[in-house]
Amino acid sequence: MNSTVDQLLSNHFPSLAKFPELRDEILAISQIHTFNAGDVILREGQYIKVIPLLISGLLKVYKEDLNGGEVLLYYIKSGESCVMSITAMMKGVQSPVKGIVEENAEILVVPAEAAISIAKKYPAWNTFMYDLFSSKYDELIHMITTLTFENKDVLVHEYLQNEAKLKGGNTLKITHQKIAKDLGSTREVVSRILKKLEHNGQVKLRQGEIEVFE
Amino acid sequence: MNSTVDQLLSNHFPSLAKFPELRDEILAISQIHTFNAGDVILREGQYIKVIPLLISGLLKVYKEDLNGGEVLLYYIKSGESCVMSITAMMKGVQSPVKGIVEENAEILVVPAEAAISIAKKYPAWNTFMYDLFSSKYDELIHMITTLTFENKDVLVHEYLQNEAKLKGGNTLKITHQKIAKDLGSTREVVSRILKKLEHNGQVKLRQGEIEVFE
DNA sequence: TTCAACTTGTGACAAAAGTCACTCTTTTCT
DNA sequence: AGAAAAGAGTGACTTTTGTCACAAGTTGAA
Repeated sequence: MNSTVDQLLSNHFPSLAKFPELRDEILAISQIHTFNAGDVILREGQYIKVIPLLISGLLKVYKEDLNGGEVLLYYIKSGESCVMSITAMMKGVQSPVKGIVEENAEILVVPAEAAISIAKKYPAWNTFMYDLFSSKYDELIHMITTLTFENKDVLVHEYLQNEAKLKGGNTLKITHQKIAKDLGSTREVVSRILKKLEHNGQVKLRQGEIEVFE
Repeated sequence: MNSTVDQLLSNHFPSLAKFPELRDEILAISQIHTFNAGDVILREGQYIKVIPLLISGLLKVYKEDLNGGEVLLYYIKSGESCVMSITAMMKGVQSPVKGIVEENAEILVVPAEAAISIAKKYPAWNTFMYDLFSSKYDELIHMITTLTFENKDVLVHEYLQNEAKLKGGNTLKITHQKIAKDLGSTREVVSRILKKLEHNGQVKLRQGEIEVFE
């Protein structure tokens, strides 16, 4: 059983698993949990008790707005963890974001205190985190430039391309309403943009699904 | 001379300076440099050779757009460092952002290789970085929610409030053009928004300066 | 199969933001 | 002082985005 977890860690977190002591310590204190699509695994305002290492599946991280809206900030995919959980935990503050399971997920769950002591002992853990922080900064900054310099059609197009890449398939089962919610816009606007993208040959629309090209 | 640097480190980076070995190591390998307002201390595409610890002054970090535009991402103030430099350095990639001196600055400059070895040896260094990363994530996420859910007048108002706070004075010497450039907008739009804010009693406009209330 | 719920389309309009053209004011330099 | 440069104001117009209202297509469960 533990050898299975060992396998999973080696396969999905090689940069952590290649250090035997670090690997053993993680294995000793962590557990695999499984979650289903739709599960909210982290709420805004909640204190961080565990650090998730995502083995399989897909998570989405949102920031909520006062007026009931929310924006998709970034995804967490296999081999990643949640940067906002890490930083909120290290500071002992409440989570400023919400985490939702997008595709059924297996998560290696590391208790917060253990993660803190691991961070102090193993440089490889910190290196892993710096890498992760870096890629999420890049994503957030890219989002800011898109919001600042591009029209919504670019935002929608990039969203669809991301979804296609992360879900491993060019045909997305998704509604216009869901896209609008993830982007903090409205259904009508998204519908019209999608029509435009279809006109440009960038997507093909069908009932309840969208095929993304290129 | 070195005792002066010691003082500066203790005063502005207490969380690093309180560990004698770490403090001594930083002092041994770093140097104080001074820069003037307007100096570009980091360009996009440049490799990171040093990590800056800001003693005094103020920096602005921008992301450039293809079409000549740029957006202000965040400030670096006394007691902080540049998160994008850290992460780009750890990964050995080029800087994705530009750093400009906004107010004459004294910077304690730590060579990149030294910073890497320090990160491996001293948990306090990483703790400091995690805290810094956390606050910059918060700022970027706040910017994304503002761009997504608010009109530009909120963006402009928050910009002015930030400037006032960071520059320690409610009267800003700044042109409408400069605000527009920092926000990736245009002069006319900003001028009109400022008029509106003045109408609402949130600012007072004068030639070449803006007084920010509340 | 039939109805209800969900999803999408669309016209008409309003609000927000950007663009263009031009004026006027203030500052700075000689 | 006088001219040039920089900064700011503003009307008119376009594009983009959001809002409202309602029609129509699709799907799934009773």
